[in-house]
Amino acid sequence: MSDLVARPGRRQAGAARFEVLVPPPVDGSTRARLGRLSLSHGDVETPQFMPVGTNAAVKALDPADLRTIGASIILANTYHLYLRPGHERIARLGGLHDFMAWDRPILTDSGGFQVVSLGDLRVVDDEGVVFRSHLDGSTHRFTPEHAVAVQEALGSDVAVALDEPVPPSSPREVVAAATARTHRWAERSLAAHGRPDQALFGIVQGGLEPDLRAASTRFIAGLPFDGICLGGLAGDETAAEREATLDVAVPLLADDPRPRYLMGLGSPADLLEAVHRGVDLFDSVLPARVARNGQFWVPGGRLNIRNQRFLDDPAPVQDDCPCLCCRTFSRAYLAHLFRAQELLAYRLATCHNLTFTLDFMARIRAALRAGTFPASLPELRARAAPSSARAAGVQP
RNA sequence: GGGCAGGUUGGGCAGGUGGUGAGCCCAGCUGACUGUAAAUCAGCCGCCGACGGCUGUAGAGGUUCGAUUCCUCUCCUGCCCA
Repeated sequence: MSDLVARPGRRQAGAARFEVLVPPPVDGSTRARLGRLSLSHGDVETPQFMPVGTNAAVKALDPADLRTIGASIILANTYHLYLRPGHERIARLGGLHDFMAWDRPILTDSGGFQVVSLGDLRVVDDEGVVFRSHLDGSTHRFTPEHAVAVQEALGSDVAVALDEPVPPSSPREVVAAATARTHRWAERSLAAHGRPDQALFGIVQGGLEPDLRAASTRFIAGLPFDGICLGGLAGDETAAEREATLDVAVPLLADDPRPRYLMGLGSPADLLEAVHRGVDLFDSVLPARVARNGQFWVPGGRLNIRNQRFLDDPAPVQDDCPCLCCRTFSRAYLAHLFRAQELLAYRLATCHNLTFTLDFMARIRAALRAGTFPASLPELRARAAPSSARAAGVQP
């Protein structure tokens, strides 16, 4: 199995080690695999979901909550922490882990996503991105080298190369240009990176165009990154388009010893299909955000806790859920908390949806470990909260 | 018993002193949210065969070409005086 471990002589051996514990079956019925990613602050079992803590905090939760819900790795954001409180300040205070009192692995996103999410607050050229701060309007130039330097200062377990994502529906020439730029930035990121206890992941772009996606996958996989991110998805594409794109990219990585990380994917139904197509790592704001907006994920569906009918409902959100919320409180209480805008509502809801998501991933891993994965797809699909109608490609 | 002020679509209001009241906030309902400028946003929220119609300003009458507006009576609410 040594050929599945990061190649010796790689830029920084030891910062990340990925082992495939249960490879996909040879019959090709699924590309799903069980793995373990070893990082400076601990091991991550894959397939795995990473809760997002953009500002060095998973909104509404503290590190004890994160441990309780079973988070083994979380995300933080380079751009946001650079702006506030500043990466140098965090470095002076002992690094990101000490700063936020989280001693398990952290992956920092490069700020590439802000290239799209901040809309008209940025200008991109070959050198990098100029952001106009959403906080105070000041301008900041982000280059691949700068993004690496900020992440080295933060001290995350995994840094990510700066990229230029574009909406999946963008015209081909827009996708092609952004993908080419992402490739140049990938090489510059590798050249700039030197922190030996930190892994560096590169990002594949290529939109939904099969040839562009394939070429980008080959290009990024040809560079000595520690992991391969699939970017530019989880946007405005349909689930079918996303899955077709995975069917283009992942087979090209079949013999690659590194973890595959689909950036931004979050609904259980979407996660399951991506795992089936060979993805190891995920992150998304979705479970936490919809939780704060009053939507609770339960087996086979979802509850909008603000619906009037829950005001008199003494049952827990989900009978067999081990989370703080379901163990302790009724739907009626939660319906009240949301109406009263009590802060506890957001913590409980976030605990529940992240517990649901992480438990769902654990069920997938259990099936992989037991060798029952492709067979258990119907059962897992039934449990997954359904995607939105738009994401499923259903016409309104 | 007398006086004053009121009664607007589930609740709370705005407006309207003779010439088009379906406007706001709650509440409610439905969507959306996917590498977080999001504890947010959008739509609906009197009735109907619904790109358009109809009804509606406590109730009943009256004056008027026309009444939410003016007059009369009744009911209801609040305050003050007995």
